[in-house]
Amino acid sequence: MPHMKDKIIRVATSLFHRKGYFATSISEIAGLCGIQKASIYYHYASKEAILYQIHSTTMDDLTTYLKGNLQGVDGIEDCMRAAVRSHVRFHLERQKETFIANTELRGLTPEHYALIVAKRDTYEQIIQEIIQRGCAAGIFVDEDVKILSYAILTQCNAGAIWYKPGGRLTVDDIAEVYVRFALQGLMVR
Amino acid sequence: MPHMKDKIIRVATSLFHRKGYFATSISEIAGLCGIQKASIYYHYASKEAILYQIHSTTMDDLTTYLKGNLQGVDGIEDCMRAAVRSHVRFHLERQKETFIANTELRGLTPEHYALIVAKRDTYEQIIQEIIQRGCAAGIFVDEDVKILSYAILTQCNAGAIWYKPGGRLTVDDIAEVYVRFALQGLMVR
DNA sequence: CTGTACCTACCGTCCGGTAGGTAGGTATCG
DNA sequence: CGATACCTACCTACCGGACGGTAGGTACAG
Repeated sequence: MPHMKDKIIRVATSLFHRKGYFATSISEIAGLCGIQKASIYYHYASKEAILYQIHSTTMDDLTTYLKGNLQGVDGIEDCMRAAVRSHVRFHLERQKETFIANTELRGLTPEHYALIVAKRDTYEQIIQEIIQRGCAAGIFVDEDVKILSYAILTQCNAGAIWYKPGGRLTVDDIAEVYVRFALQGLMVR
Repeated sequence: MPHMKDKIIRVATSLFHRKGYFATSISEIAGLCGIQKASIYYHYASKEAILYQIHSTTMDDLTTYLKGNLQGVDGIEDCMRAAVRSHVRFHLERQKETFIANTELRGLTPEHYALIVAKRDTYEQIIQEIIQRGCAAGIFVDEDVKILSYAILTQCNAGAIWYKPGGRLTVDDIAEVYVRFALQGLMVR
């Protein structure tokens, strides 16, 4: 809610995305916020606290978004479609945050790292449970569930790397390509 | 060939993989090599030169490996299988280097960056040409070739993140899972 | 008169990189 | 053969600068 606290996150997100966490300095963030370096420490206890905040809210939002998109969806196949669609859309719409969430884990303290990994596990378990049910029901291929889930999630993450807003394809176009490709790979013939 | 020059690369690869390029210091590399910081500069002109060397040889080896694995393979489907298998195996066997190659582009100078991106494009074009031929022949699904290629390559890269040598599955096991999954997603029914 | 949101000025540390030196091996040449 | 020159592979000592972070102060709002 406070204006500057949000602005710091937005600016830091942009810089961490473009240059990386360790290559970004506090004074650089402050400069783009129009304040002095020391003023950052009024809002956040440390540089790592900013990174953790980005990780934490991104993972929470990602999981909330998935749960919302699965609400009221019936059938294993449709659940899987909804899950992939949700995953891709979120990654394209929140490109910078998800990129940071995927690449800047090493900047976290061990305690924060553990918390974020726990959040990620929660998310992955929702996906893996759907795949598991599909495999058990015999409609999905009989492969290692973890490998399948990582393969699907990661291929969608790729979108967040090359996607340029306002390009040739819309978010929905891309999401549907990934939904078709993932489901085609998953369903038994 | 010289002993220490190689050792620096090996140590740097390990550190860049574990901590990231910017979070790794020259003195840390030197310490693990058993020499003084200044001696690093006898072998390499700068920290970035070490990173570039890792990127460069990794990309060259990756492309050479792919070309070797495609040698004498006939048929679009078999080419694609061989390509995916090659890609996965290389990424699992050279886990650290490929991880760096995928995540530490930002540490390169603009000139070196351009050279590495060019190498990567060359590699991707080989894969994309196979997919293109498959699509044209009507045996692969009619989707955007670039998206398909990125999806397949990226999902395989994922292996390099979670794979632990000596674990439950061998490199070949994993490679075959990815080959089946990718081909299943690619082939029309 | 208290809390908020900032400021200036500064701290110690570590960084990438450089200067200059040296031990020991090897090649060149009278 | 010995003397000289040079090269390789390292060393110690240092530099300027940037970093994350802190101390202490201030303008202003309620």
